[in-house]
Amino acid sequence: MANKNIISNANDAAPSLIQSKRQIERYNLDVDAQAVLVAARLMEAGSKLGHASEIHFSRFGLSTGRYRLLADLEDNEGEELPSQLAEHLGVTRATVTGLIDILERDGLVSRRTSATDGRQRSVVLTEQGARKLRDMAPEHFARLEAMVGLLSVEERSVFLDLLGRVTQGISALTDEPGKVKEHIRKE
Amino acid sequence: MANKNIISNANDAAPSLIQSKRQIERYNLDVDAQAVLVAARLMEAGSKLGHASEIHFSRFGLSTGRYRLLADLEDNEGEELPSQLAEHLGVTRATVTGLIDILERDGLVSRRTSATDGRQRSVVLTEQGARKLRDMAPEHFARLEAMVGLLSVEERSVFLDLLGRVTQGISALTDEPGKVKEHIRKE
DNA sequence: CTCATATAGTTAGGAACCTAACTATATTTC
DNA sequence: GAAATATAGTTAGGTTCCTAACTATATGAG
Repeated sequence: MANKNIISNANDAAPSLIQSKRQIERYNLDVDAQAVLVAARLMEAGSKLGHASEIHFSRFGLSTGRYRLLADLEDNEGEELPSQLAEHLGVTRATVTGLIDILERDGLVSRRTSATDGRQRSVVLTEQGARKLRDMAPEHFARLEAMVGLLSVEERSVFLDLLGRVTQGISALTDEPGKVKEHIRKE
Repeated sequence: MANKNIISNANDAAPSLIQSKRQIERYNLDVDAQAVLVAARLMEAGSKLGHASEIHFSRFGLSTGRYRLLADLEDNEGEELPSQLAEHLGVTRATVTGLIDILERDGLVSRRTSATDGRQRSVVLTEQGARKLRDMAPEHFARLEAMVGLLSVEERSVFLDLLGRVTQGISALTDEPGKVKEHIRKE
């Protein structure tokens, strides 16, 4: 039954302004539909980017988290404590343990127990780990650059500014109930 | 002491331009550091938003995916096929099966076998499901609006435009090797 | 000095989403 | 009309990251 939707976009069902408007009007709420649309689009972009990122790094036998761990190690003279890594990457220590397990199994990092504090086990970037980063750098950064290639230099600045403010606003989703209004901008 | 992890992630290690620059210079690559920064920040924002979103919806006993499924049902007269839901939500049919399982267990949707096609089992929003959406709407949309409250109306338009183009560019991460350059903007 | 407490890392188990394979039904082809 | 093929939904098992509880070591109070 030739069911081929002409607009059968492979996977993007981007939320539309109409959609947001309908959802709001259904309950007679006093909310700006465009604001809701921004939230919906950003959420969609984030999940899409997260997925694409995993595909990207899997080309090199890594995941997003494991790459970020290696890169952070490289930024810190090749040695860090798991707790430092957790803070830098914005994940829990438990997650870091798992990332290290696999990276160590693959020979990209190694664990070393501290002489001064028996609880600490610092993580060291191996020669093989450094080589992995070196080998993937050209393609990795070229792809990142291509990703924002549709924006001019000035537009990138603007985007960074706006994205930064929206990122601040994310806490409105997690704040305790009374606090939500504080995010509204005085106009 | 007191180990207040609650706000510990507020200790944002947002990627900096300096960091991007160093990473690029380490390998003498001809890449725009600002572009890399945009990519890194967007990735961070996406993951942060995803996490905040789960916290937000868990207040109502839902997950992000289950809410989106209910909302999509509501947008479609309260009845849809799992395969349609999968396409609208941008997830696989397998994921939709899992979402429905829980929503059905909680009485928010029900499954109904099709009379015309024995393979199809359409999903119906129950009265309880509709009530859930109605009850959460005011707080839900207020929080979404607050999230972008630091942007003026004009800024939101600009942000939507720029975000749209970056979102298009995401495919640069997943395209086959030769195709990356196509994303570069003619300047 | 000893005991209570804090900290570093790990383990155990859960949630969300994925891919691949499977079951059941429909459609096409000869 | 029967066999081959396609499609809808489900199941099985994997990945990433989470929270909570646990082990081992360090520190501080009496």
